[in-house]
Amino acid sequence: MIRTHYSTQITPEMNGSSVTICGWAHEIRDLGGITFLVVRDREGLVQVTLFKKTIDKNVLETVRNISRESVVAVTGNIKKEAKAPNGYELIPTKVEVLGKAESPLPMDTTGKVDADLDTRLDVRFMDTRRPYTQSIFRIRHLILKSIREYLGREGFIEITTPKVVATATEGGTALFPITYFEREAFLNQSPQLFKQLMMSGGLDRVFEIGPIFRAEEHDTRKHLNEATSIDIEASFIDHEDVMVILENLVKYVYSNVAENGGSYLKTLGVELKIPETPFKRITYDEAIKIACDNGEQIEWGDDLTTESEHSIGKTIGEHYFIVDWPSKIKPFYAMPYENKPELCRAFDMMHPRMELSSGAQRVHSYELLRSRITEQGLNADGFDFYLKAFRYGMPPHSGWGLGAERLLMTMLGIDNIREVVLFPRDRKRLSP
RNA sequence: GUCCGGAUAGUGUAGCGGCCUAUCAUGGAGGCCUGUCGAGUCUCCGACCCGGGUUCAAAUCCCGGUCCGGACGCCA
Repeated sequence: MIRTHYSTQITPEMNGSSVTICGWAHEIRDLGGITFLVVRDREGLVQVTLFKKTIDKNVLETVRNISRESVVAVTGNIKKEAKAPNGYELIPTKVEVLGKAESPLPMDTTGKVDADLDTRLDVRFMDTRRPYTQSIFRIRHLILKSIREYLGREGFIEITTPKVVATATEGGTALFPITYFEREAFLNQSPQLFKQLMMSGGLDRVFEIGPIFRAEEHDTRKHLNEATSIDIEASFIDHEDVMVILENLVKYVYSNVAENGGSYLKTLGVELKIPETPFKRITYDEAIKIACDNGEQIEWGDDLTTESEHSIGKTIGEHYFIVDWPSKIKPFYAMPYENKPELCRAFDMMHPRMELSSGAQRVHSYELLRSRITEQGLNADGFDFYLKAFRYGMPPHSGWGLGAERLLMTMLGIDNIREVVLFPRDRKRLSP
């Protein structure tokens, strides 16, 4: 290993000891008699100081020829120095250029000149060198890590389901067709059917964090053609129970980020407000009424328009659930109420800005499921692999899917979903 | 897909018929400078998206294309 210390592992008290730091040449400031090389690694910055009078000529020459953003390894001695940032500087004995950077750079990494998101996405490898961008992905990591912790503690087993599937079964959203040897196949739009199979499969509580693909030609700041879905499915519990799991999960994730991501939040200028549980529940009827009262053009039976979603969100002002949806605008596997089958045991979990999650208690009766599929205009034959599991002992079960990118962007107050994906896939962007 | 706005050095911008040999910042090259920390300072370098049109004259106006941003639509 070349590195002995990250920048943040060095303290002024280490005065006199020798270390090797590795990173990118953030800036070189040559003042004539004294030259400063600022090296940036994942954690922070280190000032390397060269005095013309005492430094080895070759070392000075090397440093003066380093281009910005080149990768360097610097070995030297820590010197406690009040005039230096962080109270210390590194007096080099050896400076190596491990990866030279060409010039000019495709974007500024120092924060002096902002680049457009489009420019940044074209050179994401350089954009992620910036503390701002890196903080987003460090928080994304914290979120996913805390979700695994939380669900693990709640008895959920992490599973992985196929992303290449045989048929465009669920209807609705468009799928990406692909070639699978001599057959046509599709990229999976959701792990829905597979996680349900595992309820019949006896795993009782499962979750998956994985990619989903949707071939919709949407062009908005909250849609992606490849997104990350956080999905759970659990047996012997109803939609109310999984709503409690969901709101507690969101609260846990926020608390966890607040606790462990303070420096990243600060870099992003975010003051995190931890949502209070339980989240407010409003029925679909109430949601429509709020939208209408706010002057929106929407009728009972419609899915929420973008404007209604914003309008209701503004009225509520915090995370909330919309429950008791019309059965006909929810998928076939949502369980209708026994005494009022036009409504179903489905819910959406909303942030004031957008929908974050939707879920339901599922239909677990084979006959009902089959007729629901047909009612929604789908061909039940394509669902054989799925329906079969309902014929040999399927427990009652419920679950939800939560959009990871939406959770992250609403948490951080980021406007464009592309900002929170390393390499976003949208209508126009397929590379990098 | 519809509507609106936009595209100027590597990056981010000003200019919106002649004053453009195109502004400013950042950057790059080369000087000066022993405490910089968005260093300072001097000199130089580097751009009007593509195609067509209008005009004596186009970065600027018009048409088409491509791409970008926003709103909406689409989105089990």
